[in-house]
Amino acid sequence: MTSHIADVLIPLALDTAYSYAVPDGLPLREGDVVQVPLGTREVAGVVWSLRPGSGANFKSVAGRIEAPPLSPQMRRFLDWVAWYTLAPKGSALAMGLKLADGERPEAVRVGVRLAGAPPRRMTPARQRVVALAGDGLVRLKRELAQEAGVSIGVVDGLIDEGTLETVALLAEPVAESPDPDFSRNHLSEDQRAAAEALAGTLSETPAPVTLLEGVTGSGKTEVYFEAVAEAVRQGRQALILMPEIALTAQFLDRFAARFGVKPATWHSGVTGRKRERLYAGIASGEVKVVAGARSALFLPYARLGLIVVDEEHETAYKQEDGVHYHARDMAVVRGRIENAAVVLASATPSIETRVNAARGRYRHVRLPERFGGRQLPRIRAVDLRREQIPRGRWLSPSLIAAMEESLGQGEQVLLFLNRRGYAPLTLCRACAHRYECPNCSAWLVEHRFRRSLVCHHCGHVERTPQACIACGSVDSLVSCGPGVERIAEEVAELFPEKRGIVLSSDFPGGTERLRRELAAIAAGEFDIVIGTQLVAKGHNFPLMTLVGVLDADIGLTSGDPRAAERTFQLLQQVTGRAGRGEKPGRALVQTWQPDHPVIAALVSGDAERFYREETRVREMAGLPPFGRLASLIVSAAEREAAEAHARAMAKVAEPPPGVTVLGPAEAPLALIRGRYRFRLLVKTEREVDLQGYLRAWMARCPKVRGNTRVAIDVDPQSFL
DNA sequence: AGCACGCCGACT
DNA sequence: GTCGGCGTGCTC
Repeated sequence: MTSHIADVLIPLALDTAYSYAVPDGLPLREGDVVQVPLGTREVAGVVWSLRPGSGANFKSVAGRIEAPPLSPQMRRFLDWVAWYTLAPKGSALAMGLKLADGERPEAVRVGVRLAGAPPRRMTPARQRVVALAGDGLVRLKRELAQEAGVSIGVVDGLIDEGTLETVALLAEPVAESPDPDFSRNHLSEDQRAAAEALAGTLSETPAPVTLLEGVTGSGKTEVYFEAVAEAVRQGRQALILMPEIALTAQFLDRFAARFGVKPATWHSGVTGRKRERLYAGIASGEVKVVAGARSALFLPYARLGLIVVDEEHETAYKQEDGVHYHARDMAVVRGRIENAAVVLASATPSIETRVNAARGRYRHVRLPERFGGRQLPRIRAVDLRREQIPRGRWLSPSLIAAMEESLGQGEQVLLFLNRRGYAPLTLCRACAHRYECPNCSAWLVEHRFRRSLVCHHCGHVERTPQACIACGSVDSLVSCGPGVERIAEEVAELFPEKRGIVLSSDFPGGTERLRRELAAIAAGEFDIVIGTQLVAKGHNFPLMTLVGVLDADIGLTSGDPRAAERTFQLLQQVTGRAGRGEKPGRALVQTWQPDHPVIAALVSGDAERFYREETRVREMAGLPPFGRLASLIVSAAEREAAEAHARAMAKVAEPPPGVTVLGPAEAPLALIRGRYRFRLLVKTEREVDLQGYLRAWMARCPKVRGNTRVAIDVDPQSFL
């Protein structure tokens, strides 16, 4: 006999909680983690709600799992995320529920120390152990044996004799507590005012969202550290979200310099026991500060007081598989639900965040100057129409002259070209055959080091042929256009005695080696760095005084409505790499269109004007942030199936007033994880219930068949 | 996500 | 005959 029914949400792609009978004698509360039968197996789930009832026709809850229960706020947040992203509720739960995979108890750590009289029979091995333990300190059993050069058996023997005694050691803390007053940084007047404004928001109800806008080198990090310190002082937790790549040793060291210890970090690389303990520590409130990638937003914080979203404009915050979400936007909502202050930090805020600040939804705190009176780099456009550059060369005389000057003074130069590989296009001289990807119809990019042609869209790789695959001519292939590898070749010819390095995401040797090389660059072991957008993010190069942008026009011509914004942000960050040390830096920006608004804003340093103009252009086009752009992502193993399905969906739906179906995107299909994928664009006015409409649409669409899947991606926008 | 069920091709 | 491949659908 039972008196209650539990609606249990299971972390699978299910949209409804399933009802189970609660056995008498099993005390359950909403939010508890339970084990329930599902089909033939048992799975873990969370009690989403409890209600009275006999539940005679339901299966019964098998039992409670010893895991931190999910707070009402956490459940509200997950419900909201599922609603907003149009994902099944169970999928949202899956992001927030991390259960121990092994049931095995944590290995007990046993310490030993000297306790009593020497053993009756002394041996050389025993003698060494006793001598070591003579200092009275507690050691791990295994360590003591190792240090003494004996086997564990010898130590065990001494324990049996009573010479040594065992001591239960407390589990190592997952993370040490940061000390908010460990070392106050010296802040400038501006910085102190900004820091006080941010820290003050923690005491407001409801806690507001603040845009912290500061040029590169203005000390944003130090400023938001003060808000973190305030959270810790109040006994609350702070979460610092960052793009995965930015979770560097450099950042952790800066944190440690301010707080005495490194913060707990959470990202996809944190696994196993460590992950479990962190999860538990965060749920208990023991872990005070977490620095993490976007997934850290879904942890069950006990007392969240502050969320910092560092580099809030970063596209890495957008998750594009499974549940589609933008961590920055979800952070704003989580903050509101937990009454935690939110700080969005960036040197180049996204348009939507700017608009929210301009409309008063977010506060706006500015750090207009570099810290320590350092100058912003002088930026100059190099008009490529007026420069004499030989065929097959890409560095203008102006840039070369500037490089000579800087290198001559022992300084570093960064050359930026956002194009991996050797050449973006390969042609046959004899028959004009263009090497294209068999899946995506994108050009294949030559990678000369790897001797292969690579599709940057889907990852397709083929060996660079000796003879043309179309006409058979030998040695007839020509490489058109530059990639970073090709620039490296040119640089080696121009500056043979200088040490150059190419940095791009296909850097050989993985993250570890990349990290080492970045440190080597900072230490001055290279003179010329040639890099893709990888170099724009998060690394300080104190000896870098000159930045050359080789082709500022890349990205301006794409059909993406955010192209201008993205290019502006990228170029502003890259040029900002110049002159972070003592000496002011300068940047030369090679372009074919020096009058383009993006280039003009960059050179004049008038970001405000650019954003105003860009906002106006978007308003006229009816694009976000003034409406919403959603896309249905249709994917299937076969290209035709995906395409046909998207077309069918576009026809079936009859949009309500305020909604425009822009139709299947003309953009080339992308092949991701063996599935063809493309978008069906929907535009709406702000007032329209986009979620309701899209759900209804999906329900009316032809039954999704034949391994076709549909996901929905709501673009970041103003939704508060 | 599993896991069963079912419907087709090649084997002890 | 039946073993097993995968495609489809259900799980309170």
